[in-house]
Amino acid sequence: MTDSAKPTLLVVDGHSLAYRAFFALPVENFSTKDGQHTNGIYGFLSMFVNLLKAEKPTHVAVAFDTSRESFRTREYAEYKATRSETPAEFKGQIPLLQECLDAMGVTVLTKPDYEADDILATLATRGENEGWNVLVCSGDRDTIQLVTDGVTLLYPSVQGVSQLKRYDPQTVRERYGVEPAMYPDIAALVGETSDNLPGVPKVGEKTAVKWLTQFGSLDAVLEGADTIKGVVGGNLREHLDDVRRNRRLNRLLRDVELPVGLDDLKIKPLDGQAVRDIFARLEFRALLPRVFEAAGAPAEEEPAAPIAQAPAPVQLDAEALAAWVANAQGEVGVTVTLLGGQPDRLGLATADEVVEAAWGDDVATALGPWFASDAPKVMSDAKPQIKALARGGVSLAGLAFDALLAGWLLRPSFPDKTLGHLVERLLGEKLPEADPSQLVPETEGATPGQLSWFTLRVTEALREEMPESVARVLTDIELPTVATLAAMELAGVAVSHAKLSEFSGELGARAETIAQEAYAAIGREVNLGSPKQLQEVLFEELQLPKTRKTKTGYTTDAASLADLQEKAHHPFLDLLLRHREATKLKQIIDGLDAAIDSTGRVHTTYVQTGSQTGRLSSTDPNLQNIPVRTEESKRIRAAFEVGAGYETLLTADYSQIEMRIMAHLSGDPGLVEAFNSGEDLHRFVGSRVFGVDPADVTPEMRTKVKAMSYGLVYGLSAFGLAKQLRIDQTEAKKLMLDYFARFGAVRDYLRASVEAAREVGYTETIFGRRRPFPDLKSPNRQLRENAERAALNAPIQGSAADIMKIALFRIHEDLRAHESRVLLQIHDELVIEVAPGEWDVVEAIVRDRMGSAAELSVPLDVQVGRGADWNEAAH
DNA sequence: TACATGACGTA
DNA sequence: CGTACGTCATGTAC
Repeated sequence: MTDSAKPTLLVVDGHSLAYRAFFALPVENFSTKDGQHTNGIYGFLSMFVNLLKAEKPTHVAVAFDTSRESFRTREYAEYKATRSETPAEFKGQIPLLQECLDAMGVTVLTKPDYEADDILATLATRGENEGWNVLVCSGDRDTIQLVTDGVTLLYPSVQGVSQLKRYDPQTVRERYGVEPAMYPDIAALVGETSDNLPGVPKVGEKTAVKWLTQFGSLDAVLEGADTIKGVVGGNLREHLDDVRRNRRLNRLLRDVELPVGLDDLKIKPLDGQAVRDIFARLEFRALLPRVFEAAGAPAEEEPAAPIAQAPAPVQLDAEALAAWVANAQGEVGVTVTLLGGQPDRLGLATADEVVEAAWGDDVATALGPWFASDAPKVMSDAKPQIKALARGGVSLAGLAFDALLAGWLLRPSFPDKTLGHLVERLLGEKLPEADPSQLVPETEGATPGQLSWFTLRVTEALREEMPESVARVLTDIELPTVATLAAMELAGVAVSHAKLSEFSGELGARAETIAQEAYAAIGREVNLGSPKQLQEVLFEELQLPKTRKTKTGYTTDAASLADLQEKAHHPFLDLLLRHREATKLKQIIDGLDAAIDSTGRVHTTYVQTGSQTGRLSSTDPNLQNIPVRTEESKRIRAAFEVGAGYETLLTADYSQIEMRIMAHLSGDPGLVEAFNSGEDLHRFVGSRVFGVDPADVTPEMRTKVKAMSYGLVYGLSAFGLAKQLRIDQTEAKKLMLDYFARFGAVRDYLRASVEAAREVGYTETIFGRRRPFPDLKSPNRQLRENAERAALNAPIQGSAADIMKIALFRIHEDLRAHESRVLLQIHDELVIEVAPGEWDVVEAIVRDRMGSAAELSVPLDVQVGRGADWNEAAH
């Protein structure tokens, strides 16, 4: 029985238990989507959480080995030498596990030159001396020597780490027939294969125990070796030194100097946000509530995330509301709830007051001036609310903060998509939710005013952790972009249903014809849209050579099919490719057509938090991936038309903005000169790389340097370059060398920028937008190299996104005085609907604003086109 | 019904 | 073994 008044100390050998979990759990079930293995971490934490729950320790430490080397290997080089190399997939998990434990408030200990078990022995001894209950959890049998009346060993069973066997002195006696303290004597005689410590041949546990009981101690056995008869006696006499060595090595040190005292091991409250962060990175979901539950003290206490409490809202009429905002000091939290795209209710809050009202014409009239004023407003996910207000006839200015945007800027990789997520992550509370299953819910959801109040609280927390540079990106770039995007979405773009449906009909017929021919070519019908069925046809029935592997078989993607076509001609391949092309186009067209509203326009939604680099994304429908490359696709773009009442479409795009940013960031003299010379970029680069006159750069040369230049921005390898250009790798390598011989500063910049990111943990755009890259330090090569390429690209793509956003909202603001309006943003291109008579002024605004959005060491070149539809307007 | 996968469109 | 996205159809798991 444990004495509950006494502190309970739990000490764990993190390394050995995680290692067991690593082998016990199938790695394929425990990997994140970008390839980080997590089976050891998961298994360990799962066991650890169960331990915390069952044993309720007051003090905890988890010890880790620092390396293979220790004082033991120095004394006996062969110690543990037969152990196979620790798999790299496991090594990488240890720092992450330590991070988890740290977030959970658990002390993590390591000590160079010692093994984790020595730390365990030291702590267990100290705890025992204090009269505490001590639990030692280790997968190393040597820790049996620590067992006493006050020290219990928890040892994983063969099945894995989830079952722990308890060893107290009585169990040890029953199992081994000696006192726990004598166990190392047995081990010394018998030897330990896993530690590469040979013992006395032919001596097993039975014999060892017999001798030890007979002589009373190991020393006595060794001294009396001469009296032992038989072969084993002879063996013992020949291996006395081995036994002595074994005993020296398996004695755990109980007086290792540690930087902590027992009191420091007291379980600290877990850091909810840190735990959520690291668990999100590891993609642990089910484990999260278990950790929170185990971290809370005894069973029936409050849940880990308490339901958040906000002041009761005061209902005001329009007049009182206007008076309230007139008196409000400082920033006001604003929430507009929506019903069918229209404002439904309005809730406002300051730090200590919450007011609200149903939306109506009276409220719109009374508060319109305040909404349109610079009075600072704090919101969360302002864009849909701004759109609803606009539909209700109210325009909003003075947006001082958007919590969702801020949360994204701080952690662009996190899936925080609602205020509720932020409240949970930052405040550790749960927003009250209405019980959706009941008509009259028992539990009330947060009211609009309360949501505003939470927005203020979350805002405070976000500002706290927001570096100055990120705050500037929010204020100077993201916030002004919000209203711009709202206006663009409301405007939509005119799309011709007639053009689309005609084309769709043609493509449908074409796809059907091709399908029939394809069936004829292989003698049966298959679903041409099913990679699975295609694999059967291609690789089993037709016996074509295998392509690149995928998770579920072999790829049937276009590039591979083209390769196949070269190697083994088969009419089916070409038909399949053409079928794919036709159905893909038809899909896009039909999707687009379905999105046309009653006024003939399509309204996309821009997701401002939709990328990790700072770009926008576009959904429902995605208007940022409308086909452009082929002749056929021009017909789709031609369906995007200038709307009624407008004169023409204007398209404006940045030419080679990413390469220009590279030139600016790297300061490469050659590249800077290329852009300042006015010469075609790829021609200029080609002439330098191949040492010919710009006029003599052949199309092949141009293609090569163009691929190289673009590849640079993505972290392209010689392998990838070779594949893309269909040249061999030696030639690709040479191309890279020749390129860098002329534009070496580019390579230097890219390398330095990744190294800097590795140091500080994040990349930064020209304007200070950050993107964290924890994996740059990962020992997992795949993970690390992926992170390196992404880190190389992030400042470039991100800076381009920053520049475009700045140009975009400035153009939008300038156009307020005109009828013309921005409709679409496609990363480096804008589509603008120009009102009659406004072309000249709009073109001037666009050229100026895009050209001056950033001061780089190279000019920002803007191409402008004009036409009645998007295809015509392209240049 | 929800989720993963492969394929493919854009910058 | 090239970055960043979203959508579709299919197939599987629930």
